Amino acid sequence: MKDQLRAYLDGFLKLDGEAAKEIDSKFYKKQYPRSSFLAKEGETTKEVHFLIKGCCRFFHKKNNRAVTHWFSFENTFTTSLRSFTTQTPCKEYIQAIEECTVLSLKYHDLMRMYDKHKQWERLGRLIMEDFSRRMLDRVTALQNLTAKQRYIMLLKSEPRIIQRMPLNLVSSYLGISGETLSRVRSEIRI
Amino acid sequence: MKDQLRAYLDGFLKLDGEAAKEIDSKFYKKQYPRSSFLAKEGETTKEVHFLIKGCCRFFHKKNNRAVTHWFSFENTFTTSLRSFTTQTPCKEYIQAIEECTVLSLKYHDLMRMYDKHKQWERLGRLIMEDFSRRMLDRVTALQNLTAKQRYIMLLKSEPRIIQRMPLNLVSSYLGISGETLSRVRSEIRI
DNA sequence: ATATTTTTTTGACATATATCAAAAAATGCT
DNA sequence: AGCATTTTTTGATATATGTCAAAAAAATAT
Repeated sequence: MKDQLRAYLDGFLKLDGEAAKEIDSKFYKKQYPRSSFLAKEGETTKEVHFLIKGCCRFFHKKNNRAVTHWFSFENTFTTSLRSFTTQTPCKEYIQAIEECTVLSLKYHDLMRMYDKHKQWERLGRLIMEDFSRRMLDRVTALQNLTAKQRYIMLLKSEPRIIQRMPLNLVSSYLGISGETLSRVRSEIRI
Repeated sequence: MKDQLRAYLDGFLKLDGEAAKEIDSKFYKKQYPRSSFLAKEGETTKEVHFLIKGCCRFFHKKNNRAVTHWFSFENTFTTSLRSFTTQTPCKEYIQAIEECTVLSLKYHDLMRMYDKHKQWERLGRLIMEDFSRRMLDRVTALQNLTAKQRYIMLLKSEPRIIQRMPLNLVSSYLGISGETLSRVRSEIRI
């Protein structure tokens, strides 16, 4: 299980020596049942989770409706970025859509790892760079595509979302209504 | 001029010792006339610029039209993030809207600074974290707001954009047509 | 398996926004 | 300052998408 995390991190930077040992000593396994919450509005996020198995949706409340703004799947870090990095109360919810197995790391442990090991500091930077690049793509997609174009783009770039997430969450993520997405989808199937 | 950069970086982390000296030795002043390009599609971005004075628009071509997806102003780093961080050909254009004075830093110098100084590595991480948080906000704004709501939100969060950028660029950035933004604006002024 | 709940689909209609065109205003240039 | 160019505004119309409602299908729990 830790191997899965190691393989992911290796994609950014190969850790060695003491820095590599932190994986064994600081990450610990946790289980979240289906529909349970990894983060809730108002609570300050004290851990970052590496998703070993399962998937999550990120949403916030807007006029009493849930708006889905992100998904996470196996082999990604899952946390409320703002709450975790700034240690302030969370503005969003993270909910397990399938049962989740995660490797968790405490904020203070990560900060200590950043202090102790240059390699972790770099890993943090590289992962944030990667995240930023993907967010840029998402902004571009949301900005100037029609409902159908957004769906097709998502189908290509993130098929897992469409395969494993219910339609109403996908439509919210795309910023379109469930009815419209349903129609788009039937059009495309023909 | 370097003081302006120092003040900005201090907001993230106070550099000292050898790390602080890099500001003097590695950043150099450059001038971009109005309408000139800091980055062009196809070219690999070899520098990151800290904007001392002026402002820029980021855009990409889509069906032969320019779609504006970002703006930068004084006291921000300006570069094509993907091209610079991955050293691959740029997919976008960065254009000076007002004449720009920048402090530039070469990719290879930055990499050497990351290698030599833990402080710079951390600075890089913190700046990327900050960027990521702002991108998350932008995604949320694009996802579920009407034209008028987007404009009002931008007015609050980034008044400089509305004050210093022509309407047609702002509308493109908001993902709405120039005509619609013009109408929204006249509605709000009443 | 059956019942209950949730999600998806379909239809009718309302509305926001895009598009096209032309006039008006603003801006940049020499 | 005055001319040329670009940007913004305004109007008419088309279109995509949202909303509400109800039926159909699928998923979940007992």
